[in-house]
Amino acid sequence: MPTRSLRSRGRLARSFYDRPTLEVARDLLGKVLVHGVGTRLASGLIVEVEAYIGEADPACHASPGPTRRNAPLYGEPGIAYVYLNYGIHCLMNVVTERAGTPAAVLIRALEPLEGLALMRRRRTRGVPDVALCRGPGNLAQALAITLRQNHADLCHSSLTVEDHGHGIGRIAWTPRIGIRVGTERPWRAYVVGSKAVSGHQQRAMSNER
DNA sequence: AGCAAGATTAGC
DNA sequence: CTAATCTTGCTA
Repeated sequence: MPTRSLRSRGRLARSFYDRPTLEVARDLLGKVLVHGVGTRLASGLIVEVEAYIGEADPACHASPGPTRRNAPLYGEPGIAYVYLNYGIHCLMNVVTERAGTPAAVLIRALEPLEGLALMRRRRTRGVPDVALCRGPGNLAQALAITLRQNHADLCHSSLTVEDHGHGIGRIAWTPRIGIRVGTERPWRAYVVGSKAVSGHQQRAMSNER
């Protein structure tokens, strides 16, 4: 079968990312994160995200002000911010808001859609399919997202987010997890009921929106 | 130059 | 519950 063009697959435009971060975070749920082309393509439905907003957010990497490391956060909306965590895991963020305003959305979990065989090969042997992209480090490994993808333009590269018209159910908002500061802000959002969501779902603070 | 800390994960 | 593993940013 012929390869569909990137455009026909529903790639999100830059204007999608150039909005308030919490709106982008909410609207990313139900979209599809894609990396690679042809036989190397893997993708999954986004079901869990976290927002990191501005230098005033103590958990945001921009909190110390501009540095070499967090430069992507200050860049154009729609680029990727990928960094190495604990020396082991690559975590992928989508940069939001206008250049100069540091903010991003961390992608935390996907429901695998395409490239299942690739993902199984890249992840630890024996992982159930539903857990292939559960957790930010795991999904990066499944989609082969590494530091090489840092600063990649989601609007013009093989790493991108697409709208495939998937419908989702209720969205729940909770405090972000895995951080030691900024835990009071309810900036984690996930699709209620998705088996691919990481962490504990029962800490929801509100489930409307 | 040296060091502590970190948006995690897999395996005891 | 803890080791693994390494880049960054801060201090000397």
